[in-house]
Amino acid sequence: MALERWVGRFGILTTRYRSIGEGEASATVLEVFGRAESGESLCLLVHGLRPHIEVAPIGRWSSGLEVPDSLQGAAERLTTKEQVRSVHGPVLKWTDLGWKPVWSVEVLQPHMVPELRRSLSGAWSLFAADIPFANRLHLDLDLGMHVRGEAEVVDRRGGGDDEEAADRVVRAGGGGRYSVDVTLRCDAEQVAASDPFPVPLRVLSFDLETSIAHERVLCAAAVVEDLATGTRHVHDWHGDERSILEGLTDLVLDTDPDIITGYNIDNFDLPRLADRAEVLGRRGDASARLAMLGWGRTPRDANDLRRQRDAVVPRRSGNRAWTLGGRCVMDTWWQARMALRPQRETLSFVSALLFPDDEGLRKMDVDASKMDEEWAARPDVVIEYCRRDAALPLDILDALQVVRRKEAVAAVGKVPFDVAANGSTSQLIDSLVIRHADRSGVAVPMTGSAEPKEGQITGGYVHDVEAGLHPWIAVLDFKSMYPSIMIGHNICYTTRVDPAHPDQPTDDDVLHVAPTGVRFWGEGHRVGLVPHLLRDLMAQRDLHKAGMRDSASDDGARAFHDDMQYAVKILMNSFYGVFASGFYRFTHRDLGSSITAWARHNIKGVIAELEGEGHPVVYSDTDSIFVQAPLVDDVPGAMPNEVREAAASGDQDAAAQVKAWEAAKSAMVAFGHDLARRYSRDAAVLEFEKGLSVFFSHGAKKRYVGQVVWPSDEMLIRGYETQRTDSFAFLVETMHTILEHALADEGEALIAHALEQVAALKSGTVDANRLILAKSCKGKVRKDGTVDFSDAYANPDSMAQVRAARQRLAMGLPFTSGMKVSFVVTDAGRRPMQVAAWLEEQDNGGVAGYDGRFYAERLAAAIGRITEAFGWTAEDLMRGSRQTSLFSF
DNA sequence: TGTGACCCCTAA
DNA sequence: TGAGTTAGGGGTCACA
Repeated sequence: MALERWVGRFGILTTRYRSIGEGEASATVLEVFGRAESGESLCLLVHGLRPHIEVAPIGRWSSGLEVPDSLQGAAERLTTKEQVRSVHGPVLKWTDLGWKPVWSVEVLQPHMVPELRRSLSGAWSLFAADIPFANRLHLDLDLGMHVRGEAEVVDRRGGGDDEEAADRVVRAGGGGRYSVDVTLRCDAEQVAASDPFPVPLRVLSFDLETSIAHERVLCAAAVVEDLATGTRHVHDWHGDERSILEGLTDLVLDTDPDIITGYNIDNFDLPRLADRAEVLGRRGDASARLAMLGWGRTPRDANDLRRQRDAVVPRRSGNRAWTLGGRCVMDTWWQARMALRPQRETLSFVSALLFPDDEGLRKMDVDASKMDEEWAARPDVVIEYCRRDAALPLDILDALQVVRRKEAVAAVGKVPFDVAANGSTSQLIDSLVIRHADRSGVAVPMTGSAEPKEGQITGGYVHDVEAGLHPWIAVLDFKSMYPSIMIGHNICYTTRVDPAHPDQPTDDDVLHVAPTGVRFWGEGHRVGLVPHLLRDLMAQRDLHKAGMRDSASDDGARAFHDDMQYAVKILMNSFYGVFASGFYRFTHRDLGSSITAWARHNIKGVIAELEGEGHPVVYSDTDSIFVQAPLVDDVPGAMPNEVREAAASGDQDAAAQVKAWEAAKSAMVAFGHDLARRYSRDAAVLEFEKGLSVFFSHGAKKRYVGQVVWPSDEMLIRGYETQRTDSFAFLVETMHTILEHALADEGEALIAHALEQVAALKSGTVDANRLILAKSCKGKVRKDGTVDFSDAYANPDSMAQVRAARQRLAMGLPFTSGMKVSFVVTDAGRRPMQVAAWLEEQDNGGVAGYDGRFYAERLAAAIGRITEAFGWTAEDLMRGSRQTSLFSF
């Protein structure tokens, strides 16, 4: 039979490996799962990569490749170890203790590495010995998510005899037939990186309604969306529980989604399905389990069921993300939380936030806390509600453009989609740094090999802020401050001058000396891995920003470049954090502290110079400086609306005021540009970011508000309660109005509003739904559904959110660790204060009343900090009048 | 009434 | 595959 060839581009979702054969005849095959540009789902069996680790002599080394016979012999004898296939080398690689001879030790199978590591530790320095084998595909072939492949077709969906097809797949190194459109086989050299392209991904979102009394699944619904076309199909199931689960599984296999989502599926729906499948299936009955939960693209057999991750059934170890062979599990709750930081995190709240005009969202009035009664009384309504809740996550992902953004992160970080979606920051950094180290002769240290960081390093500098209103402020920012410092001073694990290293600088060598005294080699000696990568990322970002400008008329292209430049920015800013952490493989405690030391040095230098020139710096935080522009004729920054209106209707006096204001603004903008030009240095570019007509702070760091007048017109608020998700709506709205008055220098209106709002709370005339407080709550959910809060809290019951969470649990409502719990304070006179959990589905949150005095005091305290600048204290606001005393002035 | 421990959340 | 960082404000509780 002539072999059918397959050639095309595809996006990699996830990769795992399988071990085949025994001993010398063994091999490791990568199972790469993805979606082709043409629309087919695929599993590519990649041959030819072999697991290996690297070993080098222990301790300091300075004799290069001159290896004593005893060492060479020891390296050769490694082949006698049962896990080892062969030993190659040595080659010279850079390590923190000198350029060392490094042998590559090929291992029979990846799972043998931990054992080999244990038997070698003490005798050898180990490198690259903790890199998951599946990552090798991306590292060794320099792949990202988007690739091009040329392969041999092994199997097609629906094509031909089952047994013969299965046999072909096994001969190609697979484990059995894969649940994909096409199964392919190739050698590693036949896969290559491709430019990013939009992968036509398919997403399945599902939702369950479950009995509170019996934990049983009452009904389920799922919606499948094709992202390329936007078409959707809705399905639902009810009746026999086993057939509900089997129906869901059949749909997953039929529609073959790349991404599985839902709202809070990580902590609710998936654990529930796993529990029910266990209850319904007899122990050891693999076929029953597969029929109910076999959602993966992998072979459907008992071997696959035993896998701990990327299995044919959804699995998770510990509290980490769920994995599923060949697909990506992505919880919309988590994505919405990260992207939106909503005040409350329920599906209905997030939906209302994103789709305020959609009335249909609010009409459905199923009370989830009484699900059994609802199901008994009107199952059709419950099913409709379930269908809607299965569809909403797709709307949310779409509104937030989550999938396209993750795809951009995967492209920039050169990782599979699932790592971009669910992985950690250090995995993204690893992906770039390790592949560059491999190409630069740098040995890759193991995680945890660095000496632990003792205590915290010193961070950014925050300048004291002077309370009050300040007119005409230019805000200057160091551009990408930490990345610029890392590039400018060649800061890297591989460039730090260490007394223990055989390479020591001479008087002729150019060095970068940090304010702390730590020294880094100049670029002439060696360019660090990190500076090299960051420079490359900066260039990529410039390219995409240019691409955005050039594709102004093409929305799709513009969005692509925007997603890409944003992903680059996020990734660049992640470098500092990872390298300042105590555990990362390429770190040393001097790296992070040198970066921040240079940052403080730079910004304090600029502040001192500015003040020396007579320009007051009213505030500064880490990489920003707020400078007062020279005042022209004392023109106030606040421009009352009525003056602007009067000027527009011909008032001469008002027109003159507006003219003066515009002139002052122009002067401030010119001043900002001038400062940026004069204070920029090679490695520290100062940009004129914003111009403020007024800046106000009550005198606390990280809390301020400003009226931006250049380059746009907007109110800029930082830190204040308006920004906080643990505040209540009435306070947020009140403070916003008060800050507006403050910026307009409208003291009287400001005080009048403050008094009115405090009085409203005292009299209890404010709706309780504007007084909801929400705080996140941690707790370990036990197998039986009860929650242990004592792990997370020193004194759990002293925390209001824990008490509210306990109320929810008592009502049978779900709890997941880290979720925000909403409540209203009913009596703050008692200790601890009494709270009532806010129940979204019930009228008025199921709350009877609230403690008006408590809310009045809390509002007065918050806005009192601001009114104080206008002569009124929090106590005055509570009292409703100003206390005059001998000492008041 | 003041203080410190503990916690949440934000700025950067 | 355990894991980005520090600086800082402010709320609540418990206790002197």
